Amino acid sequence: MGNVMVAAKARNSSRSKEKIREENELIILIAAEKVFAKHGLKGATTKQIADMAKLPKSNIHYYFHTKLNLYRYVLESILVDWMKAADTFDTFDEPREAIRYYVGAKMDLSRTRPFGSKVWANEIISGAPVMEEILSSRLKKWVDTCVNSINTWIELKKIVNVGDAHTLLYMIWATTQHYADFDYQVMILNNGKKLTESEFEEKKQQVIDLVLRSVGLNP
Amino acid sequence: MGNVMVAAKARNSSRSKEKIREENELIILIAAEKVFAKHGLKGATTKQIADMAKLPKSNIHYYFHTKLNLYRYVLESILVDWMKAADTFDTFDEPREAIRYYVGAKMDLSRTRPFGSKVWANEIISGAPVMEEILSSRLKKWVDTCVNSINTWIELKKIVNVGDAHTLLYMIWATTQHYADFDYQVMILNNGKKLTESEFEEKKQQVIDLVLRSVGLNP
DNA sequence: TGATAACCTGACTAAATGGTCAAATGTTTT
DNA sequence: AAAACATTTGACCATTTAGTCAGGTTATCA
Repeated sequence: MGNVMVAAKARNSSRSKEKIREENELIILIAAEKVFAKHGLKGATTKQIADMAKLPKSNIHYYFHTKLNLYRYVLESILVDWMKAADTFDTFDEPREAIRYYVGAKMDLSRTRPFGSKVWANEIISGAPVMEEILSSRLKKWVDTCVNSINTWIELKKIVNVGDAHTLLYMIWATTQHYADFDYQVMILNNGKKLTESEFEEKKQQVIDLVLRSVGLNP
Repeated sequence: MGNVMVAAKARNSSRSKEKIREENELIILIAAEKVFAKHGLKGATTKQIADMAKLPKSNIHYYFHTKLNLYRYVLESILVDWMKAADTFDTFDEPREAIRYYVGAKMDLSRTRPFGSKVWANEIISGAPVMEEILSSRLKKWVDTCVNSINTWIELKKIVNVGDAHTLLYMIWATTQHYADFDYQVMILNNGKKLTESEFEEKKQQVIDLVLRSVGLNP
């Protein structure tokens, strides 16, 4: 299905046809992300996605054929964003800056793309039946290099010995994603009001400070 | 439905009838917890629950009438366990002990009742349509007293000023529940092997230490 | 302009699903 | 023992759902 878009790069590109597909796929993808976030793969219906996208149901099937296929596209699309934030982790020498940047970036993603985080949460909670492959290849690889960075910092006494580096990583993931996945609970416990932009920035800083102190760094 | 069990406390209680109901309800509850954990309220089917419980589907409806009703029972049953761990938070004067105990208890629950944690995660991710009430009353109340404890510790300079006490609480919840909700991911990143009992104890201690340091306490 | 190919969608279908029910079986009480 | 009540379950039903398809519209390009 991806090669269709590539092939569409005709020369005398008269926009319309190409653009129609591009736009509709995006509209459907955005709608699907919301519905999958709320109901998971099994619970979501193509009708709900169609309604959310304000398109007839057949249109969804026309562009993505099956629900499972659409689901995969949604997950992949989110992963792209996640990886962008992740890839900078080992570009910093100092743990303080690396953590500050990475935690900050993950918090930002929780704010700007909460539905994506939820879709992945659902997928993993239900045993990653669809994305098993990706977890044990792409993610595993990234985590391994990340663990190496952390272990190096520990050896160089730049941070406290946290034992297993995974534990630290999980704390960062879990805490930052909590603000996306459990945003409804966060709202309720914030007296029923959504966090404002500036409140969120405040929490972001607090999370960064908590993480820094947890590895023995003074913020 | 609850009053049925109460009413069943006849005198010459000839066990069987009473026991049958007790046992079957438990069997169904356990099966339902697993299926709801994996697929959420909408995604789970009564057939799946019946198969998991090794009972005919009609039997599930006989005891719990509707799927939604069964779902509520499952959520409530989990909440009982959660609250037990939670209620001791303000019985400790020293933050070090309180945190050690609470984080430890939550980690234990993630190990012993991972499905329960997942069901709640699903419920909240999907906007808590069923348990809204409980969140904004029972949970809110507990959180408020908990926040007070933390704020007192801050005033007494027993811990570092973390800003908003909620942020600390979320970090504890998110990190401990990560080991239940994302157990599948944890397994994959542990080279495909489930954490052993002793490995888990190790992680538990690491999480406790991370949290303690994050509020400026030396473990 | 006309042929071709992509887009669009209402109407349809086969399968799955939550829930009902009546009849059968088992237990308790009088 | 037999009336009264609880449990069990296969058969059934109305509704929902993913996916199909035929026939229509619109864009592209020679």
